[in-house]
Amino acid sequence: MSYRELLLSNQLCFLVHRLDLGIASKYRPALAKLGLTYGQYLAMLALWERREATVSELCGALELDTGTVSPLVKRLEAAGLVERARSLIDERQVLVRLTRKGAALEEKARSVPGSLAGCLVADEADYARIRAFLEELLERLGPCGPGPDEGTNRDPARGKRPKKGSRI
Amino acid sequence: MSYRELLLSNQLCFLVHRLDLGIASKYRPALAKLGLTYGQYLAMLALWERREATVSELCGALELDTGTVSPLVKRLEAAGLVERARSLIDERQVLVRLTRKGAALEEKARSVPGSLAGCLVADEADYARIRAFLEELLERLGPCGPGPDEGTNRDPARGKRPKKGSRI
DNA sequence: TACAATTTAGTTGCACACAACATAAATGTC
DNA sequence: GACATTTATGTTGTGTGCAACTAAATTGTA
Repeated sequence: MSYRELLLSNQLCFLVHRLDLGIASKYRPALAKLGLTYGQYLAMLALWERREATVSELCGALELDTGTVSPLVKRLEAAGLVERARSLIDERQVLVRLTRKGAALEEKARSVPGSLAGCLVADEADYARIRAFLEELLERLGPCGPGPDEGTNRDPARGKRPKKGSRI
Repeated sequence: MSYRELLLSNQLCFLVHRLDLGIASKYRPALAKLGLTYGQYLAMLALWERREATVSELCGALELDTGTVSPLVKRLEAAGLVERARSLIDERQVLVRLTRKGAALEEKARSVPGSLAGCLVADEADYARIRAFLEELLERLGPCGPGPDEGTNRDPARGKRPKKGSRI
């Protein structure tokens, strides 16, 4: 039963964790040239596919919660890569749109995946094999998004949001 | 060349990232009962194998840098799970030792890996297959620890450490 | 023995990630 | 229409992780 023993090196979770951090670390130099962090890069990937998305669509695409995505989008906005604007249809929604600069960044980012693929993936068949493997593991893990958010509301005076019509 | 396209869902890095976060999220409820976070759990795994380690040994085992491990160990100390003491041989080193409470926690933690293995791993052969696969990916990625730390020293008055002989 | 270089550990600043909370807008129900 | 409920987004607090820096102790070297 080696896989139930408490040895760090036996833990698949630790291998995955190292892999995640290792990949991020490999990407970092290339992304730094684009002025992006790893998380911002993933968000931009989602946006380059869409040109526009609500915050919750981004949360869904990235499998992250609003507590992560909200400030992330704000930083992308501060970097001039996206604009935020309240939907006219539904004032609760905030539409995140690529700016010209954000859209233009896609071209410069095209070389990024290749740099990692070069050391991690031998060829297209190898890529397919690895991808299928990782997707199988994710499938087995099942739905595991951020926990529920019951919201009992106790401390009045937090999480304020501008009123209807006000600037974001 | 699908693996060089900029589609989020095509990125192996994103699959690994989701897997890492997903696993951490699966572990969280079980670890919360032990009063541990995911990172603290990994550190405790390393310590249960050793009973004692220097901070840099922990950094090596966890493949993290001192900026992560130092505060992590401090929180373990605050939780009463470890003690820190400067080595008498080499006063630069800080020895991290399990307290009785920290050592005792190992028993309660034995059921933790199984809870995840239950959904992720079918049997011992399956575990071996997944482990070999992940280790191959890590091998391909190559050494990728935290970047270098040249240390040019510009802003005097930071990162202070107690003098020789003083309490930690 | 002086003193430069290295090693060990720590801090600060920033970004990510989640739990737990908040408001505002939209929707459902009577 | 008044009301509770739900949905969408946001903030705060805490922990993780790295880059860049720091002090103190040790080691290397002239």
